[in-house]
Parts: sequence; structure tokens; C-alpha cells
Amino acid sequence: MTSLQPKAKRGGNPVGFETHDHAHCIGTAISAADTLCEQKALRLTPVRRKTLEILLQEHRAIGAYEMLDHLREAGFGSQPPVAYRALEFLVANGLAHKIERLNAFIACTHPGATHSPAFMICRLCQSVAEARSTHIGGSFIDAADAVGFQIEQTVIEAEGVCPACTQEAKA
Amino acid sequence: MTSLQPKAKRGGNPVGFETHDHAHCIGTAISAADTLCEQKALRLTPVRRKTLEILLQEHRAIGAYEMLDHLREAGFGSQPPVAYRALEFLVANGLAHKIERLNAFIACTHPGATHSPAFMICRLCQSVAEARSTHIGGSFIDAADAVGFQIEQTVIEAEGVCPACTQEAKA
DNA sequence: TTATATATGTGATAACATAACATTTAGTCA
DNA sequence: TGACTAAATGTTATGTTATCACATATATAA
Ligand SMILES: [Zn+2]
Ligand SMILES: [Zn+2]
Ligand SMILES: [Zn+2]
Ligand SMILES: [Zn+2]
Repeated sequence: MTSLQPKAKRGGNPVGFETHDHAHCIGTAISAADTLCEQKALRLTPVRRKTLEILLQEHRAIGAYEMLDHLREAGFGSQPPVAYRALEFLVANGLAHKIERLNAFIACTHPGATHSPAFMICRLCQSVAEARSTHIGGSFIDAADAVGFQIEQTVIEAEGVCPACTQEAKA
Repeated sequence: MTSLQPKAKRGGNPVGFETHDHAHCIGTAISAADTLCEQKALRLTPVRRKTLEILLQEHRAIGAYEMLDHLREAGFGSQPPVAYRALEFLVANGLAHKIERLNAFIACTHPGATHSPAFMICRLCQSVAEARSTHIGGSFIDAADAVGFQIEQTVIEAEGVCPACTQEAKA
């Protein structure tokens, strides 16, 4: 993990390439998840909570089998459905997302509001940043409307090189 | 396959939900591929050509193992790399695309120009339409530029209900 | 021709994902 | 409380998607 720091960001910009107080970031996210689950009467059971904690701790996209390894170490079941079911719960309730390009999962950086996320995946350091994608998805929705296609869900992912890796390449 | 027909399209609109002269569509596409490969000094070998023909013939997203079945029947090798390598060639050279959401492949509807395609996937009839996505990808590129992320490739896919299936649902 | 690079065939295996069913746990209500 | 029900978890087995490694064949270049 490098500490090279790209330009500062403001609300509404992508999240994930900047340095930050990670412990605080985890705590905030868990609290938000607790609140959200209480409001929606969802059960954030131990294995689901641990799964979310691992996603937040790692702060990157994690495959289901890598997650399974973590869960096993934490004393939970050791078979694939254990991981897949917990991840499915988190994704279904907006606490995590699946990165289709990577067959991997990542914690949502702004859970609560329903949103169609967009991701930027660095092919060099494998970091993944989530952007609020209102306008990105918006133009897609317009294009779909024009032909009568009813969008229910979108997958918007970009692969490339993150700011930090771009800097390193120049150096 | 239904023959219900949504609104007509013009150039620049999505392709794939309308009825059309399929034989002509295949012939045109193969010719275009021949031309493109000649220009770029690419080798459209028998197995690669057959793979493209199958994608065009089926006119839908096809998994690698289904493709492998077709290739085996056509007298080619019967092991997974046969299909994956041919598909990789077609994708790398813009003659086909991978639909990440489906882990499947589809012929490009307008090969030649480098483009970042966007797809609309019907969850009812499994049809897939490719849209020219200049402005869709464009807004994503702007968002990435704002944080210094260098986009090299994009995955833009929408899942929902196509015009024909929407009509059927109403009826 | 000889050398070199590219492409293909094949067997084995890795990585990702789900079906089916038994067991346990959490909430409901007589 | 205990019996009932629904939800969640554990586990076995299997299905699906993708790649590695290496031998062989084919095309291109010197
Ligand atoms: Zn999110
Ligand atoms: Zn990077
Ligand atoms: Zn295309
Ligand atoms: Zn449809």
C-alpha cells in the first residue's frame, strides 16, 4: 500500500483512492449498517456482520473463497454457501456490491440510499473506488428510455490505472 | 423467439431488439470482419471465423462451453481453451464482446471503430442489445478524469426488460 | 531450408457458484 | 411454558466458468 496521495476530493466524487482514517471509516460503516438494518428490520447476524467487517477491513474487492477463508478462521462454517449467502445478503441490502469484472465483492462506501454504483478498478494495484453515478447511470437510462428498455439494475465498471499508480509510473 | 416488434430504430440507437434480415446481417458482419482483419494483418483462422459465425448465427450471448459444443460439432477441438482462445481473439480485436453479467459472449454489432459498448440485457427473454455508448462512457470518463483515474476499458451493462417483453407483460 | 513465432489440440486443474438437505436458532402463539 | 413456524446456518455434493502446461502443427521470415 502506497501513501501517495492524489488530489483531494469533495462529496459526490469517487471514494477509495485517497488516504484516510481507516479505523474510523470502518466504525462509521458498521454503525451505519446497524442503523440501516434496524430501520429495515433486517437481521445483521454474526456471520453477516463479520463478513461486512472483513470487507471493510480489507477495503478492496474480495472473492467469495477468500472471504470464506476469513470466515473459517473466525470460527464460522467452512463451505462456500456460508460466504455466498452472507455476501448475497449484504449485496441485496445495499451494504456491499459485486464487481462483475473481478468476480469479487466490496463494501459499499455510502450505504443507505438506493443507488446504482460505478466503479474504477486499478489493474496495477487492484484497488477499487466507488463513485456516485447518478449522472453516469442517468445518461444510460435516457438511452434505454429512447428504445423502450426498462432498466432495473446497472453494472458500470471501468478498468484502468488509479492516480497513485499513475504517479508511480511517472516517477 | 417472439416476433413482436418494438419501435423502429435509426443509426446511433441500440441494436438487437428489432426484427431484421438475419442472413444479410450475418453476411455483412463476416465481410466486415474479413476486411478489418486484412487491414490490421490479423489472422481470422478457421476456428476463429467459425466462432464468429456461431455468435452471429445465434445472435445472442453465448457461454464459452456452449460455444465449445458448437465448435466440437464443427470438427474443431473439444477442450475449453479452444473456445476461450477464439473468443479472446474476437474480443481483443473488437469483433465480439464479453457480457460480464452473464459470463457470456456476443458478436459486436458495429465492429471496426474502437468503441466502449453498453449493453441492455432482458432478464425475461435473455436478449442482449448493444448500444453505441459514446455519451454514456463519456460522462464516466469525465468523472474519472476529475479524480485522475485513467480509464482503459469500461463495462457498462443494464439488466431489465426489453420492449417486446414489456409489451407481452401488458397484454 | 532452417529458424522463429503463432496457433491449435489435449489433459489436468483451478476458480467461481449453486442445489439439496439436515440442523439450529429466533420469533409466534396456544 | 411448550409446540409451532420461519429464517438462518452447516455440510455434502455437484455444477459452471476459466486457466495452466505442454505437445504438436502451421504460418511467416531469413
Ligand atoms: Zn454503494
Ligand atoms: Zn493503482
Ligand atoms: Zn461493439
Ligand atoms: Zn425480452
